[in-house]
Amino acid sequence: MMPKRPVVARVAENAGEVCSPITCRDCGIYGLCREVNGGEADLRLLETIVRNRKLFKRGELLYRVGEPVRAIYAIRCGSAKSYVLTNDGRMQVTGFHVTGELLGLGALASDHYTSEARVLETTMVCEVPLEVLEAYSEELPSVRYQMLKILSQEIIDNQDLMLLLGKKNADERLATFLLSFSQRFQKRSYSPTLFNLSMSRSDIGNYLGMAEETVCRVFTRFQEDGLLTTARRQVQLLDLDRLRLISRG
Amino acid sequence: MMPKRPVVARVAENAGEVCSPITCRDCGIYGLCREVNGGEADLRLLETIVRNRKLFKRGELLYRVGEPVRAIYAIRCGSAKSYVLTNDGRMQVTGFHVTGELLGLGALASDHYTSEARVLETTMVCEVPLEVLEAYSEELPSVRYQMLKILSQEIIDNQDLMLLLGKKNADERLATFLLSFSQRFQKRSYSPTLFNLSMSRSDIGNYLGMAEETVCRVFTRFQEDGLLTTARRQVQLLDLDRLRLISRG
DNA sequence: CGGGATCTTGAGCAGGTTCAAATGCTGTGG
DNA sequence: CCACAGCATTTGAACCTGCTCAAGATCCCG
Repeated sequence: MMPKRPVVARVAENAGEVCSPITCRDCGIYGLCREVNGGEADLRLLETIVRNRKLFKRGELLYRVGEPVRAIYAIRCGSAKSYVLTNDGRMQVTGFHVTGELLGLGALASDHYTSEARVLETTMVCEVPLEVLEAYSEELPSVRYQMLKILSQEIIDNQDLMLLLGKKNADERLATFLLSFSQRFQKRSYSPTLFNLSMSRSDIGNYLGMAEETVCRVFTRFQEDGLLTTARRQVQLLDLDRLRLISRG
Repeated sequence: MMPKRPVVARVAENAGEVCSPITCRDCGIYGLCREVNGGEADLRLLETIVRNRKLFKRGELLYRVGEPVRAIYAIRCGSAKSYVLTNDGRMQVTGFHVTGELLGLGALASDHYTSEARVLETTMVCEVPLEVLEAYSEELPSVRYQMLKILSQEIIDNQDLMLLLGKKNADERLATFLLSFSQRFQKRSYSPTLFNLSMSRSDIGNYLGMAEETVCRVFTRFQEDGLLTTARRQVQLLDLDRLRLISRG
């Protein structure tokens, strides 16, 4: 057994307890509003959107299966999971969403949600009503293009997850998972090696298609091998290269 | 052991050896061209598309990873599989596509393909160049809407597959797989209970995240239980209700 | 400070994989 | 038209990864 590690010290809060007022720069909506050629965002759209904020408490639903699709959501700060259900109640988590990411776009062209989204902690979201989005997309080709782009990206992400679920073993799965968060935090200018996972081991296991206990065991083994340290949901990655090697693309 | 069953007699060829000339009605492109309110298809678009036909022989690639995205494809007759790859060469089949279905739309907004598509038998496809699609989508809101709809549907299908890969056991997987084909053939007016699977056991196993041998064993067991009969790639479903029960949504 | 939730660890089990080999199609060339 | 090569499918048997069940440790929140 390894000796107990000291609890990781104060951490740059990647989720942030307080939402900064209107810096929408790091919000997924910004990308949606941006001109294709890297120009400025459409400010009217940004304004409309930023006004429409809502606060959700841990465990609350953004939307549920069967509900009519009324809006898409951008996470200003906090996090959420989305998932689908079998008709006998089993759940498959299909994605986690952190500060700055969009969700609900997959259902865009459906009348009713086929998946659900639930907030993992106290979370501030911008809600963009479908009418608003449609109006702007009608008017602005760049918004249309961004929407396609985002849907396309969601399909690519899903393909990666299918590859993971169908072909990877437990070690590869967890390594892939950790590196994905590392990259996403880095993209938003948070630390790529020291972060807070807001979801439970059980949610991680569900997402990765393995039992909660297996997630724990792999975490422990990774820790013994010097790949990372954990303290509850706090993770510090120590050897990104070796993790990449393990994850096998 | 069960006694050997007589080979399933002549079967309504669901793939069809000969492509009928220009009945584009049952082609995925038709849906793309159709007005939202159930009106008529845009005939200019249909014409443009139908002219652009290509024949592929078993095993040939429609597109490969890394290649620039130039077109989307509609299968006029035949079938294809699409799949993604790990960087160490493992493959995950992400979908099968039969007569009348579209493929390549997931990559729409990417510069380069992140997946590959390979034809499973001699297959006739209509190739729709991106410029054409873009031009029409620019002009016709209904085409835009249909494109979103199709992408959306792909995301929903992928979610179903993730649920299957993450949470279902071997029996549930194969039952789900068979029912999916049953429905898709029915939608195209082929028999929902007697059809030809154009892919190998190995491809099925890959798609469902299980070994080729396990696919065989489950087929055998289903046959012993009177759920279906098989003769090579010919399948006859005998008890749809029980299959549905097994598949567990 | 107490109780419920979450996380961790252990032990035994099982579904599905792997390896190996037999059987049976299919289509190709003589 | 037949034989043969090569591939796909099927079946058997041993094995192994990850699961289940159970219990203890730790944390967090009121």
